[in-house]
Amino acid sequence: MSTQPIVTRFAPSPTGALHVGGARTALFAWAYARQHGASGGGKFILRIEDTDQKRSSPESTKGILRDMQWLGLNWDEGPNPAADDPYEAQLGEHGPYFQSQRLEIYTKYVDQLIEAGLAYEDDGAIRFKMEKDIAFKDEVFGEIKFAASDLEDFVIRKADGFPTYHMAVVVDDALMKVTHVIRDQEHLSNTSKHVALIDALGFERPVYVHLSSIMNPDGSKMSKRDKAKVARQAAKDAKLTSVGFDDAEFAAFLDKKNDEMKFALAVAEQLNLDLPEINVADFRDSGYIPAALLNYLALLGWNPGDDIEQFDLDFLVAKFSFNRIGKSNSKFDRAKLKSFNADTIAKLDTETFSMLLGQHLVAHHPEYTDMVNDRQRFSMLCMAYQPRAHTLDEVADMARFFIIDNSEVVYDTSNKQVRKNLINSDCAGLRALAEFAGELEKLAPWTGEDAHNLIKSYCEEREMNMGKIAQPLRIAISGNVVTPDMALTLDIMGKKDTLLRIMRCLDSFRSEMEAVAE
RNA sequence: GGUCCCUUCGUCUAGCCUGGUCCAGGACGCCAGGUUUUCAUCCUGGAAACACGGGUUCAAAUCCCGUAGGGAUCACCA
Repeated sequence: MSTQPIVTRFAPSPTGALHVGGARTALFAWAYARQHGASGGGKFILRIEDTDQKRSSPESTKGILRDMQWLGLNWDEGPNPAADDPYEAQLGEHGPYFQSQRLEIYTKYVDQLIEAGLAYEDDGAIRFKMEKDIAFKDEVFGEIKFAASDLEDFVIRKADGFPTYHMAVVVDDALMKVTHVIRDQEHLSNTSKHVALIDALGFERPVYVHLSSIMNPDGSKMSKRDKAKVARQAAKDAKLTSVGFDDAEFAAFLDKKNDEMKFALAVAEQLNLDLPEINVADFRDSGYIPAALLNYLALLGWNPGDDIEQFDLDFLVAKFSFNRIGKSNSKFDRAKLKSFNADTIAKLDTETFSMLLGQHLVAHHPEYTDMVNDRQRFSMLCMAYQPRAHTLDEVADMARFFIIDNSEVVYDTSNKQVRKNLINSDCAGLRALAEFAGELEKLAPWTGEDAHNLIKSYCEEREMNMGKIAQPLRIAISGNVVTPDMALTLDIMGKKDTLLRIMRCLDSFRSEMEAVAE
């Protein structure tokens, strides 16, 4: 048994946003390092693999750092996320942690291979000779073998002087003393190349742990293209031929000639369409809690071996093991994630929920800013929605009737519930509401609890079902039969607006009421 | 197509290594009932799977072989 400290790494390429598949890989690598904690020398490295000069961007790098931090997957070595320029400020003694800053290092090893006769020039690029059978062990997939006859020489340095992924990953993992390579299974076949390079360079082979892929419900690989796909279909269904700019390019988009995100977003905006969440940032914007996302992600391909499904990171760190990682691909089930998120939200302490919801609303639904700043009302709003929200964002929709102007409440007579509770049976609901409004008006001081009790006693006295008052009242206030708990609803609404909305509701059905009176 | 890998309820999975305790357990979703003045929550119950075909064995979800289906890779992308 080797006593060297456990070192894992997550090595994204900054060619786009961090997506959930990457997040899961990072989570497992992080968890394994943390399991071997500081006392055991466990370390988690974040390395940026920006050897693709064309597609890498600083924006992507920053996005990845931000998303990793949001998830709470902190790293011991890598770009310093607190610094203004993470390319300059880096943590750890094996840096730099951007491959684009390590060019001389790779050159040295490439030269070493050339001198040893193991690599050769080919049109300006350098290729490594694959001559031997390769066998290696993977902690998930077991013993993997490749015959030399099936292997081809491959490029280790591009004509532009940059190393290829294969060269850079091998050199960096060795120099950064990475002991466990945890990555997506798309690299399982590539590992033959890496093992050959490692042996040729005289490095020590790390432990390999390949993770199966995360797929869409239809079995296709989950990717950012899915957004374009959904937007394109919606645009076709709606016969949308322009989004107001770059018409020719948009036509190409519709024709599947490109997957430009700007068009996907524009279509979503115009058609009021929800694009599928793919990236970590998408889930954050949709109001998911990191703990819930991580918990769900951990369960995609790993499980603790008993029937426990909902757990926190401490539990994951304590229980995580490679031999409980599954081999088959798994489909991403948003319904289950949503359920986990709802449970996570419900279990948050009220201050945390209030803070998270407030931040989310202000950031994504600024029309809620006044509400959020009204501490008393907002704390009641939180009480009302914490037990019923599946996501933070959902609250913005459900609670909208609280913040709109009284004149904006719509009484839609085509809605069956509205007719049933207000108009049917000779406007029974409206008449009850009109009568009850007089009682409500007398209530002072106004509290939701008292107003609620008033409904109760009023109905009891008349031996009527509470719904006879409560439902028309809900509609008068919100335009809909669905609201949170009546007492809280009335508290948040306040006496003045409650009464104004009742009057407005009665007014808007005046002709119907008069028809009955005659 | 070559190579490598995978295959249990609709989905995520437990069980498989160390065959019998599995007419296959849990979770999400779904259906039904209950609680709730509404919706959501919550509670109770239900339908729902060992890809297929051969072996081995007294006995196979579990071991072996084949077939089918799926994924990855075969880039001077990672």
